[in-house]
Amino acid sequence: MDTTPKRVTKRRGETRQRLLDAALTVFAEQGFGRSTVEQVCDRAGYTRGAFYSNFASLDDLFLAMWEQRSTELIDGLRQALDGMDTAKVRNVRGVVELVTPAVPVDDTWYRITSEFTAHALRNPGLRRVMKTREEAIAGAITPVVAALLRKIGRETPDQVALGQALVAVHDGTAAQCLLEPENPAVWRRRADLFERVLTAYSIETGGRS
Amino acid sequence: MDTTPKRVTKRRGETRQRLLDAALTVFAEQGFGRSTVEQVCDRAGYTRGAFYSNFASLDDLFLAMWEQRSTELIDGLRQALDGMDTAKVRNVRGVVELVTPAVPVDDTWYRITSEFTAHALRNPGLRRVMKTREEAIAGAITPVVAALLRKIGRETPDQVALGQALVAVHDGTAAQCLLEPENPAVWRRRADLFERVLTAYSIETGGRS
DNA sequence: TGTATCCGATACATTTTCGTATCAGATGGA
DNA sequence: TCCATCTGATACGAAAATGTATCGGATACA
Repeated sequence: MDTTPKRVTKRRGETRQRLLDAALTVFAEQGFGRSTVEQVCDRAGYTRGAFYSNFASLDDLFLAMWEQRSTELIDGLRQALDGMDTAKVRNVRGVVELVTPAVPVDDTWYRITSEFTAHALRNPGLRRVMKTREEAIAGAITPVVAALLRKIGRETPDQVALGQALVAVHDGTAAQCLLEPENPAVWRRRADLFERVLTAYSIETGGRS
Repeated sequence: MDTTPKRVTKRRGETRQRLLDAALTVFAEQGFGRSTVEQVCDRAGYTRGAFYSNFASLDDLFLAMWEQRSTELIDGLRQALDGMDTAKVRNVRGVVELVTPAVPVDDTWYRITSEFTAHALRNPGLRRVMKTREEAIAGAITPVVAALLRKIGRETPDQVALGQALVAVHDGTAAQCLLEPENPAVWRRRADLFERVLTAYSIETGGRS
């Protein structure tokens, strides 16, 4: 029941992490709702005893796993944006092509996020968690995008609005792309939409390139 | 196992429908994965015997329910679009304000669609179902929107692209609005994004109003 | 090295769920 | 009205999942 140990050992951390990793795989394959404690334990190479020593329930594990992955994802995002070569950007399309690869469209993660969203809509407590994470994502991307736009002579009057728009477009188009991954037209239209949104949310000021 | 009756009676249709209705409620409340045959039967006022006489499994029911609701939703959409008063539309914002109410943002339905999406990503056979439905939605809305835009002097060069964009924006912003339903700013930015997208995908031709 | 503490495997009791088989009653065509 | 057919409640067995209790072995710290 109580999963907080008095003395934290190295082993415990490893066990916990393996269970978190197994959860991602199992939930993606079976869906969270259809997954069981035992399936996660089997995949991780442990037994239920280890599980209940580390987590209170499947729900508990789901939340912990989702938060950890989200944090990692945002960290990776920041890193990718930091290490970008911004020299070659000359127009809005260039901004899209530079930034898009930093925000991967991942099948596994999308499945899990879909279910977590449904889960959060049912549990008011989780809504705040999702909202916070969305703000973190927008907060990481928007300043970088705005800076790039400025480099090509465009100002962004309302960064918050742009952030919300980018997240919405990303989520909405990701579903379309994953449902038809082999259709390049869908991916092209996605990039197109990003380009038009960036253009629509910024103003040509004719500043230096 | 075989759920096709030799003679179709009125009663059977009613039973089937009540089970379909109950499924919507139960799946929305508990999530599809955590729902059981018995919960659906209880809600519908039947026992498991009736269930297995009408459906092969929970999966079967989920698909049937989703397809029925989707069809109804699209029919309702067509009707709403047909019965619109298009006289007062003078600009792009007017188009948004006229069309938006026809596509409701529904909490219950969104939960179910999220889970169905995850389910479809796992089940290649269901992808086609989702894709077909998305095309039907885009196919219902896009011509109407394009006609409205023409009325205010704007042409739409690529209706397919606009359709995909509208669906993506709708889905993406719906999640944001449902996670923060009491925040009017989120809804306002949603309408804003629609307006900018419509503007970006159409060209001013200066035609008659 | 000693030992207090923690970790996690095993076993178990309980509860839930599933799908089928059965059968009394309802239904609707002749 | 009659009766072949369909409908759906009940009962049942098998399987799966949950959470707990126990206990040998591992680990951290003095």
